[in-house]
Amino acid sequence: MNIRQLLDDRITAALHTLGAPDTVTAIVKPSARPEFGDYQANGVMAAAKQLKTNPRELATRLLETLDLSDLADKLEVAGPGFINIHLKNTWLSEVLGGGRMQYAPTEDGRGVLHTPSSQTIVVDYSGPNLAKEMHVGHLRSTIIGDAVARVLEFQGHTVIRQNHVGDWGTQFGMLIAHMVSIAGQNGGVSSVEPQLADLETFYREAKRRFDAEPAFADAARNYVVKLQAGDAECHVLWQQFIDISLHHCEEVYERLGVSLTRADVMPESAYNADLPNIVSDLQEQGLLVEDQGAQCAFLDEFKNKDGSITPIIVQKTGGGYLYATTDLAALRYRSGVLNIDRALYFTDARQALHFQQVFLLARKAGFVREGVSLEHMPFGNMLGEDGKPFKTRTGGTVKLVDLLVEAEERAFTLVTDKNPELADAERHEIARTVGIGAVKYADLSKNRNSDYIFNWETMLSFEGNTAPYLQYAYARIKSIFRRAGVDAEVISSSISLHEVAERALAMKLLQFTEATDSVAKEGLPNHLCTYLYELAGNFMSFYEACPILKEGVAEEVRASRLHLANLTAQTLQTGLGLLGIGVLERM
RNA sequence: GCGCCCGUAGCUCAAUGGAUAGAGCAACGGCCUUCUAAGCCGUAGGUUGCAGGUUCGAGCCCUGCCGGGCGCGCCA
Repeated sequence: MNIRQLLDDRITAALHTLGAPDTVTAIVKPSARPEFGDYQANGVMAAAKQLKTNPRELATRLLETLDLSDLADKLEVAGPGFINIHLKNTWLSEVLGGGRMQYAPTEDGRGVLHTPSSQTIVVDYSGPNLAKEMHVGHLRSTIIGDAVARVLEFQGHTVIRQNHVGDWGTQFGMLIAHMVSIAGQNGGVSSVEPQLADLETFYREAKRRFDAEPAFADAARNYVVKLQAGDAECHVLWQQFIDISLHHCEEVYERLGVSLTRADVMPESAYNADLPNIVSDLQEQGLLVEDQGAQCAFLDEFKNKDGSITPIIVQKTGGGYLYATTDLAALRYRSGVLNIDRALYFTDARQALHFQQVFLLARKAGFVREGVSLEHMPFGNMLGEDGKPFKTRTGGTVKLVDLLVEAEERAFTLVTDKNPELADAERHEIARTVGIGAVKYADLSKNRNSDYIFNWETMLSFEGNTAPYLQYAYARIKSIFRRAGVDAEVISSSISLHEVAERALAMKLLQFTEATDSVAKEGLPNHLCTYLYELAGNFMSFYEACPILKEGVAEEVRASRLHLANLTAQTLQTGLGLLGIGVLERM
């Protein structure tokens, strides 16, 4: 259940019985201030405008029509025509305590909704270039896309992860040439493998030789041609390189706690065979013209003020294909074969124009069924503390694995400082969960559209809106249950809400699916982060104000508060799980 | 030149066309013989870049400026 949706549906229906047009809705939102109740309906003013009537009068009439007595104990007209809704404590307790929560926690912490939705949705994310090792530039796509994929799955959608890795292109000729050269020197292909352990260095060395040695450059170009012509020997080398590079990626995913597997990999090269068909199909439909030797689509929608049109090039002079061609093939595959309702692309904002072009061209060409929603979910850059792109001190790219190692090391230092009595192994375990969680949460908690400044101190400070704060709230609850000697799984007592802090916590608990709905719709995981931070904050206040195990607490009150605490732990675990972040029994 | 994104407290960031723009950090002041003080409670901090407009109502929508970032025919 989504309370906001429930109220919106019922009040909207009431507005319509009063003659409001179909376009008018109740516009129910959580109240801006406590004195305005739990929720407020803002739609009456707009409805009154349409009906050419007085808003306060319409609001009053609405309250006469509307019966929310099962869940609200007070409805009032306020200001120019707001309706403030005060929900009943008894109803809140009943829904929370009676096992009518909106979702059920699962063992892996991912949870599942009781009333699942059922779209088929492609989530395209991560997509590293396999020629090199993953670097910090891949972090945002990987973790934001993963969080959204998990949320959609939680809602009951069929999610098809697509890791559109870059495994094709001219740079592989260079890499193969370098492999062959090393194998020739040391005897055998197997001798290359150790050097591929550090892909970054391998790539740099190949590039250096490509630029410095004309013979090497010729060999590299020759290998590109052979590879694209389907030469078997060349293909084996390429496959070997790809396997090792993918293995590197999987190590990073594992370390990051990202749900991508080998089965989700749908590389660029998978569309190779279809690329000529894409071009010929576009040609048949008259969508292409040859311009300076290249096959281009000029769509009026991309006409500039000066009358020129930014073209979409689908085939280079000389016959080569580009990423627009591959993306068109991918769109056709996703629509036609995967039969999707929706596709979400998590790539950086610089590709906005590219996706606008490709989406529109795919629709015009009929590559995508009508009704399929294509959504580019852009994100900004990760910046260093100087506000410039995140780099090493010497100006190089930061390997993603190095960043994660540093996060764990920093977290280990903090944990050791705080809890030196814990065993070394447990401190390492905590450091992993806290360190990785901190990095992911720092990113996920920001609105993805803008650039953000990466800062170790802020994300690991354990204060404010950070992963450690949420993990700490969870650990505190687990500590209560250990101390109480109560099995959290068997709690089922009724909930009573007397204290302000109890009620605020209960209300927040009931709003979980409002947050996940928003993430699913907008692809903005920071909405879930904000929710969890507020939930943890409500719990911390409750924890201070409402003793649970202390002397003098009545048995029913204790049971009720334990129940609230347990629901909070479940919600934190599920919510963090949806963000791909773990929880700890102790920290 | 054209196009897209961003300008919110000293700093880092929120805010679905709704009422008095919110957090955290930093600053200042309280709270541990009592369930983990990695916490809680409070004070202070704003002409939402500027100027118009639409609207009953604008940080949000429209127009024009200013500032920053990024794109714009054969990389992805």
